[in-house]
Amino acid sequence: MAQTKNHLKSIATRTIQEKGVNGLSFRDLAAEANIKSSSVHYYFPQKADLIYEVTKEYTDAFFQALHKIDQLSKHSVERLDALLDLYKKNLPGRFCLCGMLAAESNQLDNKTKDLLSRFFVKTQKWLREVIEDLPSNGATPAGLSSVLLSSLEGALLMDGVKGKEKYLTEVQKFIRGLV
Amino acid sequence: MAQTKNHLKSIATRTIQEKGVNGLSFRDLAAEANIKSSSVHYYFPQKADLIYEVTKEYTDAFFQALHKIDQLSKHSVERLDALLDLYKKNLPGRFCLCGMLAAESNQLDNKTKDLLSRFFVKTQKWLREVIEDLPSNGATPAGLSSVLLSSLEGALLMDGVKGKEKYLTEVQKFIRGLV
DNA sequence: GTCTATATACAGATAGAC
DNA sequence: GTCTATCTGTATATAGAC
Repeated sequence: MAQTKNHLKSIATRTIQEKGVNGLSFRDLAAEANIKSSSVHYYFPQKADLIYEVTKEYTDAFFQALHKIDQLSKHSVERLDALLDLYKKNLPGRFCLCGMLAAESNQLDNKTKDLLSRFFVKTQKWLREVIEDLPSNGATPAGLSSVLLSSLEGALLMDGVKGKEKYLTEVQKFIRGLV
Repeated sequence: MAQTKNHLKSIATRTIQEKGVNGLSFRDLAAEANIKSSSVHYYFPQKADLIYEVTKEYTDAFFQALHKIDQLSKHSVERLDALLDLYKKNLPGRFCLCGMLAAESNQLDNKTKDLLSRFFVKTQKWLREVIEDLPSNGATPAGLSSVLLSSLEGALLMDGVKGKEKYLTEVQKFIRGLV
């Protein structure tokens, strides 16, 4: 049933965000879903298949969320704030799925790495377009959006150690200061 | 001998940077050092001991490098450029050890997590002091240094996927634009 | 210090019954 | 679809000889 498969993807997503790809085992995943690990293989023959599908779903959902922000908020300031909220949803204790996978990208197949690259490229493009609506502040929109995306991923990464929102809050303050 | 122990730490550091804590095994580590895994346990009884010592050495060396920058360069611009070079030394294919450990921090013991926190705090403080020497540019030195540290870690993380210096280069351009 | 040998646990994956 | 049973490989870790 699609229900079981979705449940497995949901658990896997959270586990990877918390413990990484190597921290996710078919056995634990199955136990949490109250089935056996061999049944997990029925839905995802190889672990790489699971990783790919989880990444696909996560990035698709993220892009949809960006689209929804565009519809709900017309002002750049609100849009940036909404993006910050998206990132903050991960805390405490979780990292952006794509950030985690990027850290472990040496162990991913090319298909999944392509999804990762696309995630970063598309998110940066979205940021650039939002920034283009702001009054000019020295840096180019292309450059500033790259820096902001980097700082969002890095802040979430570092905040994970203590479970606080310390760095993410500073990034948010900085973004608000751009206006 | 201290020589063997140092060799093991050196291999372990690079392996963690490339593949993470879970990608490092005593067996592979031993093979690369041409000894047996039981001999690795002679130097590091538990894997957590190895992780801790590797982290201690890495952070100490990093702080020493910052100190050396202070001695060699007196101008903020040069100092920031030298820090960028430190970060770039990791590429291609490697991530900042502390960034990688931060991603996997759920699986670390408290002693090692403390080293991580200290690494980020000290590096941010160094950045803040450098920025305080710059002409004011809107953001506070405390806030801007947090954002810059975040962006450095995030840029290195994302650049690892493709093995390019794309995001790190944008961060560098942004930093140079601060002056 | 380094080895062989081994204990124990867990990983991903498959075969075949129901 | 889900199960039991099992294969094969690898992980951390230890005991004890040399």
